[in-house]
Amino acid sequence: MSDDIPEVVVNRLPLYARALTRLAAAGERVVSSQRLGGELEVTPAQIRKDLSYFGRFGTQGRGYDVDGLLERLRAILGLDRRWRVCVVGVGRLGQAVLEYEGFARQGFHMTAAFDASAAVAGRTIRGVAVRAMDELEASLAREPVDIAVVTVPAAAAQEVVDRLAAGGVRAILNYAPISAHAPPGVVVRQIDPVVTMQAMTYHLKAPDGDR
Amino acid sequence: MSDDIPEVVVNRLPLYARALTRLAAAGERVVSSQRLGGELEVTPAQIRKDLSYFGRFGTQGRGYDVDGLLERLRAILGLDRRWRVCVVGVGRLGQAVLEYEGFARQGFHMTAAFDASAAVAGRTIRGVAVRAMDELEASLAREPVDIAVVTVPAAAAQEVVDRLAAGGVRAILNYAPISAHAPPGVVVRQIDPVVTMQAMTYHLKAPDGDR
DNA sequence: CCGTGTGAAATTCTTCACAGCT
DNA sequence: AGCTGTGAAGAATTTCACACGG
Repeated sequence: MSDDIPEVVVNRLPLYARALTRLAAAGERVVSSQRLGGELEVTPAQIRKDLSYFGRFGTQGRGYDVDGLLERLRAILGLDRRWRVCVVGVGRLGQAVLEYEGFARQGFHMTAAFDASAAVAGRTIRGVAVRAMDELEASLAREPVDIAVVTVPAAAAQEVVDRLAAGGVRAILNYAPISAHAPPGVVVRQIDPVVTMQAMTYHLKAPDGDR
Repeated sequence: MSDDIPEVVVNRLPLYARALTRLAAAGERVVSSQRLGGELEVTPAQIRKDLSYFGRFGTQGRGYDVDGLLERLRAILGLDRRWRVCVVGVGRLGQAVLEYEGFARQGFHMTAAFDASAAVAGRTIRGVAVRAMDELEASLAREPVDIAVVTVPAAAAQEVVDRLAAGGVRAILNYAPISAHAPPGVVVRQIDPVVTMQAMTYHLKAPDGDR
């Protein structure tokens, strides 16, 4: 229902949703921006402003209905759907991704997997058949996926991203340590623990309590 | 050697370093901000501005010496040192972290690992002995680490972060799906593929090429 | 001429502060 | 009395544009 929502805002919404899920599980019915912000180390004003991009979900004087806001956020983010996910590259990391229950629990269902190695292709992991890389396009045409997780070596990653984008995949979560390029309309996000650590060490150089 | 460098800037430096590493390996001697920006989808002005926080590394009319700039960035980020890393939580993900060569290749050496399960504690993975959780404090006192990777279940994560911080660990890379709190002076970064995916689905709701 | 380094302008994002509803 | 929703102020970040050096 709208657009030019800042990307930073969209990126915070899943955190709000997760905190609300926890509050709901703890039996909380109502939460203020103050309280929610405390959990997440985000200012109350930030939360209210973020939510205001999408509508008015709170009750003045009371706060937000936990279940109600959670449901709204899930709808906004598209978490009330089932998403089909494929994994490309079934090495150690790819296997861990395939076997991680946290994705399915949030509606991300692994429906296909691909690997270049003959040793791996043909196996079945958590009920997902691992196919050879050259079956990628045919498989995507037959059974489309919404999101691809790329866990191939760096040298192969850009080509995989190109093939996935050409095959109609609209979101790619890339674990390979490259800055992947993708055509417009394809959302790419990077997961890169080494780069994240490298930014942390900048702060460790300082003798002690930096800041 | 200075301060209040914006965090966004620090977070981009490892990407510059990585691109330079690749260029150096490809035999490139000199690179312009234009070219480097092309690789990374960052504007040339952004790169020049970022670097200008730390000094003047380029040559007008030519660009940057690839090796020279890389060395400077590595020094700025502290990548010219060896960092001691421990892993807390040796489940599937923790094992993958212990066994991933990408960390050691960048100077992040796994020197200790901890797990609450008796089935895992006592084993040795890639030369790293897995200790019981209650040995954490004693181990850190005996052999300090600079950085901890937290790969325990969500319910245990905050307590682990507290104990690590109390034990003198100054940087924590948290894979558990919680917003971890840490005392000032302790740098915490989050790796959360589910949250990342959840932000991507926001863009997938739109019928097609959404921007 | 080409490309850096950088003030200044433009833009984006966050915080303030308060009117208004409950 | 408490807390949302939101314009407006303020801060942070990015981009512009150009003087200057190679």
